[in-house]
Amino acid sequence: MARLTRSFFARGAEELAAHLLGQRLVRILPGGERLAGIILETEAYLGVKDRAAHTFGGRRTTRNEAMYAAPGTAYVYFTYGMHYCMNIVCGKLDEPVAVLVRALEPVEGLEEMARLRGATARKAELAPTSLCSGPAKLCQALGIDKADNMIDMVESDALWLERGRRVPTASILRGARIGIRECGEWEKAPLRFWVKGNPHVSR
DNA sequence: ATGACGATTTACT
DNA sequence: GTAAATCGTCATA
Repeated sequence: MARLTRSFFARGAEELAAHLLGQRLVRILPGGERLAGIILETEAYLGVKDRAAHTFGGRRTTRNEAMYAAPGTAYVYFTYGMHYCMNIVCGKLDEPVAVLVRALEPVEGLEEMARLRGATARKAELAPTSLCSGPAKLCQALGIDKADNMIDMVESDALWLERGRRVPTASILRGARIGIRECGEWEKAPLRFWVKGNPHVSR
């Protein structure tokens, strides 16, 4: 394994969002089982200036505190009363920028992922392409919740990244972020990145 | 103390 | 396509 170190995360959100594609997200469950998926879709959140970001205007609250932590920190938040989403903090310490992980191609522990997904989404189709094709889906499939907020993915033995496949620049597409509303120009900014033609991408 | 709402997912018309 | 599910967080009072 070639685990990604602090320096990998210490850069701007747009750049990290692109470079995260193809990397392997590894999760060790409390019981010890190893799950993993290849990152295929991300979104960059540009912090203070980005109207769509939780830290727009320098907002700093209990919820978004992780975004001010060291690059490589996990920012996991709860939304819609039932879902968790995971971000990887980047930039510099105290610079509240991060990248939302939106989709994975599951590659290790698929059965366990299906079990974790099925626990609440009983009727959902649990085909591989439905396991991690969305920010809340992948958190559920990997058993990620508020207990994982603020984890340092550079040092943690429960959640980290390993160097994965190389994704050719020509296979990376970008477009407007999903689920952003009433954010003016930021609504259209092409800050969503995904691997062209991959069936595991959301929507 | 209260109310509005969300970086979503799923089911249903 | 539209709507429901469901509750912690945040802004306002």
